[in-house]
Amino acid sequence: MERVDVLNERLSKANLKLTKARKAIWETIASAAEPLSIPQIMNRAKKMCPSLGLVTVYRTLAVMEKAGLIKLFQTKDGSMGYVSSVLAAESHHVQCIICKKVVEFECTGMEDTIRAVEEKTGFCIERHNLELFGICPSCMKKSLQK
Amino acid sequence: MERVDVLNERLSKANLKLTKARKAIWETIASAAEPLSIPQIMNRAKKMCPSLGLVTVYRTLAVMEKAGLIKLFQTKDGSMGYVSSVLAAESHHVQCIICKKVVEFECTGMEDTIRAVEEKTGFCIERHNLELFGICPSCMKKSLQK
DNA sequence: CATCTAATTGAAAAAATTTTTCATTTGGAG
DNA sequence: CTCCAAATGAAAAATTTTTTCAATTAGATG
Repeated sequence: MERVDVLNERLSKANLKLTKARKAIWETIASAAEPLSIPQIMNRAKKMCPSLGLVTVYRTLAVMEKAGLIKLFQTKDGSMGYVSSVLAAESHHVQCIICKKVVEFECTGMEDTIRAVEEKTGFCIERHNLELFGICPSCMKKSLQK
Repeated sequence: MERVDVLNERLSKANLKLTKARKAIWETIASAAEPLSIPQIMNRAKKMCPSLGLVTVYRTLAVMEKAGLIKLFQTKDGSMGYVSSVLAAESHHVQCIICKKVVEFECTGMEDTIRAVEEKTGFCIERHNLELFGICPSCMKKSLQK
């Protein structure tokens, strides 16, 4: 299924129209590797839809967020941006609570935890984010030296 | 260790002063059960420090975020708020990607995953957040009916 | 405990962001 | 093709955040 079909499916369910502005904004967010800020979305989407106004960006983001198409996400530098929730990759990282460094890791062994939650809650789970917090090796070393 | 000592320790390391405003804001955030918005922080902290200005709230939040004392966090309704990162409770929830309902669950069986990450990254992990996304039982039922 | 200094503060102003209003345009059902 | 509700852009309004600056304060030093 094409990206634009995902958009169309969700919009039409809610009696919403598939417009040029919405297509441009959706393509912008869905094709980005990182969460995008509102000005970034505006700039990139305007290339596909030159008449696009900032007001429409705000309104479209609200619509898409409600429709579950996008999601507000914290980037590694602490600021917020939008990502596609349909195509969003899973996120697994560990962050140092002292120096704030972020390290990604490959996440294994979650199957049992997830299955247990599915049984307990009745949800059918599609994806997960796991954020770990701790102290990185170099901060650990420094704190021992004091 | 008292809450205010945690604050003092981190501030003094960075040559920052322990002021009435900072104490009030810290107590406000550290004693809250939920992430607090900036207006909420302002209102609550003002009770402990009546002269507090909104500008100081902004500046103090920036200082505390940099110092690793607090963290921007997404609340269940999607808005953002600040939580104490030192005392923050772990968060485990599953959210329906359709109706947005959030259900907390008791998280078990993470020990192996965490130990594996500690070995791979060298971090000493203190706590974790696990967010699961899927479809809740009632949305599942509805989608089958169509 | 009095003095000193850099850090911090609050108020006002400025800047930036977000929302509202409204007349016009557009998607898509019939 | 026609029609109408939904969507749009521009301008204005409202709200949020940042900057500036003079006054105050924490806490180090003597």
